[in-house]
Amino acid sequence: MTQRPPLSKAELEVARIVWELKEASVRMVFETFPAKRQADFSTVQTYLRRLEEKGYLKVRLDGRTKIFSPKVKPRTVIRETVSDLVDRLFAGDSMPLVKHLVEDKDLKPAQIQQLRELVDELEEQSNDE
Amino acid sequence: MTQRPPLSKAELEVARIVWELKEASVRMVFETFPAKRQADFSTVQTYLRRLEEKGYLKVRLDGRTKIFSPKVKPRTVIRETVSDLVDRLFAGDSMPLVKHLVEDKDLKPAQIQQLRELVDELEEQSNDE
DNA sequence: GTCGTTCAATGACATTTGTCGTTGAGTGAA
DNA sequence: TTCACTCAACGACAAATGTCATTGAACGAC
Repeated sequence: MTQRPPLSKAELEVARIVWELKEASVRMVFETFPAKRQADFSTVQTYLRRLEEKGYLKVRLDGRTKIFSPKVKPRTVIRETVSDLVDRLFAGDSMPLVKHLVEDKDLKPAQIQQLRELVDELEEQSNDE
Repeated sequence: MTQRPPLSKAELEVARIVWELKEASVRMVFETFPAKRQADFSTVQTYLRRLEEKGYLKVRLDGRTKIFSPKVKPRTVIRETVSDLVDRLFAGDSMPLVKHLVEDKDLKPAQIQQLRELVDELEEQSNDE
């Protein structure tokens, strides 16, 4: 199923920025890049190049500027990435990760509320079936 | 804070197995290794060696057999790893990951129940404060 | 039109990672 | 004691990754 080569950590981050911007030039991604992880313009350029080579992004030209946009749906990439992490870190069981996140990340009340709604929905669904 | 070099994907998986076994020799880890990701005995040995070099595991000798055990607490490694993923994949906001997991992983009723309890606890806590 | 400036495109390279093979020292059975 | 095994220790190496430097083409100011 996964013929695409896996994403490296840095590539993942750059991909996310492209998703966020919908489509973007190297410069735009570079400027959106988190200040903490400082990276050279050329470096970002390389990440984008590789993302395209690996089949995650597609490119069109706007004048002489390359505009990158998602080729694989973000949702798909997220699913694959998270799934891989859960496999390796929790032997495939995702509950521990959910628990970790819920307990450890001190959510704001609004977020807890949101979670409750989610759980409610889930319960309904499992009752229907 | 994080002076330790980051773990590679394969190393992460091996580390998890050691945690699971509490302590283990190369052979034990090798035998516990998921069949899908087939790896040579030597390969597992290398992962363990590197995990020790990086400071994640410690070693003692049982006769002439090395026994590996956690040096850094699993919880810590999990926190760092997940945190890094959330940063890169969701710009630091963990809610989307929680949602993804809850929606996408079709949990069993018992797990949903467990989640509900978690959320209940959280709500209490945030009421107390 | 010429020159310096500004970027995109590419090349390059050290490090890390995934993956084994080989060597040599213990160990137990014959 | 000798042979067959088993491991630990190391070395090796291609591929992937993180990170830049250099090149070369388009652009604006003279």
